[in-house]
Amino acid sequence: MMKPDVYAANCPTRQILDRVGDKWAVLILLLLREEPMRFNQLRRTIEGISQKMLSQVLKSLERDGLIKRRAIATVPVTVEYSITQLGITLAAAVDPLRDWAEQNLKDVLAAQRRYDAQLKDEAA
Amino acid sequence: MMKPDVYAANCPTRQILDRVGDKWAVLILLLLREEPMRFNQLRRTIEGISQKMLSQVLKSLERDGLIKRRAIATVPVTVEYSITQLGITLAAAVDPLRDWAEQNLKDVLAAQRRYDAQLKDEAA
DNA sequence: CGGGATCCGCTGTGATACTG
DNA sequence: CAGTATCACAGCGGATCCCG
Repeated sequence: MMKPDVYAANCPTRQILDRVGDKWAVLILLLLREEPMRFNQLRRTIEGISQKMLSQVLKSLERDGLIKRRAIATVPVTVEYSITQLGITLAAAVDPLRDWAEQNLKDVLAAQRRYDAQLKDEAA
Repeated sequence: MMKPDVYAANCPTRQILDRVGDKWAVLILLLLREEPMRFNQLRRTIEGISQKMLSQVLKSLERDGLIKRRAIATVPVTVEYSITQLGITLAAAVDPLRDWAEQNLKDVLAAQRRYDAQLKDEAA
């Protein structure tokens, strides 16, 4: 039932969690699941990401086989990023988390307020 | 079907993803789902975490209402951490991700090797 | 035992400028 | 358009010491 290796240092889960934890990676994955997109298109859609980060994250997602890069020889060059089959399955595994977030954020925020109020009381 | 706010800067999902992405948070959550634990017990089990980080993560997990801290007035003091109901549901949402990791890590690693080999070829 | 406080190095990240 | 290169900086996280 339990999976002990989760608590070791180099378990698969840890590596994937790092990926998912990446501030932008999942965002991009979910975007590309909807439709393929070009570099600046992603940049404009995501809003807040620097072009350095975008380029970096795209590269690492491609390296992991989660997205695919296709350069089209137009002038100027066009590059289209799309999700892979592997990426689609990962995105699917992320969905429960997204649903959880939407359903429970309110409770989390409430807990935070309670905790902070508690601290202020003790300080006084 | 699609949930557009996921791509905005301050969506719930982003906040939860940050939590899940935390290197230690999920690990601790999964541990405490198995059984309540004390501070140094966690420290020894996780191996690699500094006491500063552990204390910090525990505090933020408690603040989010995901775990619960109970101090027992023995000498010396005993403190027991346990998961909350909310924490249990989050852990459940993480399970698909853990399963995905175990099933697909091999593919990811293979993709990385292919990508790296490709780069080396182009360099030559 | 269960932490808090401090110092400090490293790297992740952003801004800017440049290129094919 | 789709990036790369360089620099400069903040903050994360580790190590250490200390306390109730």
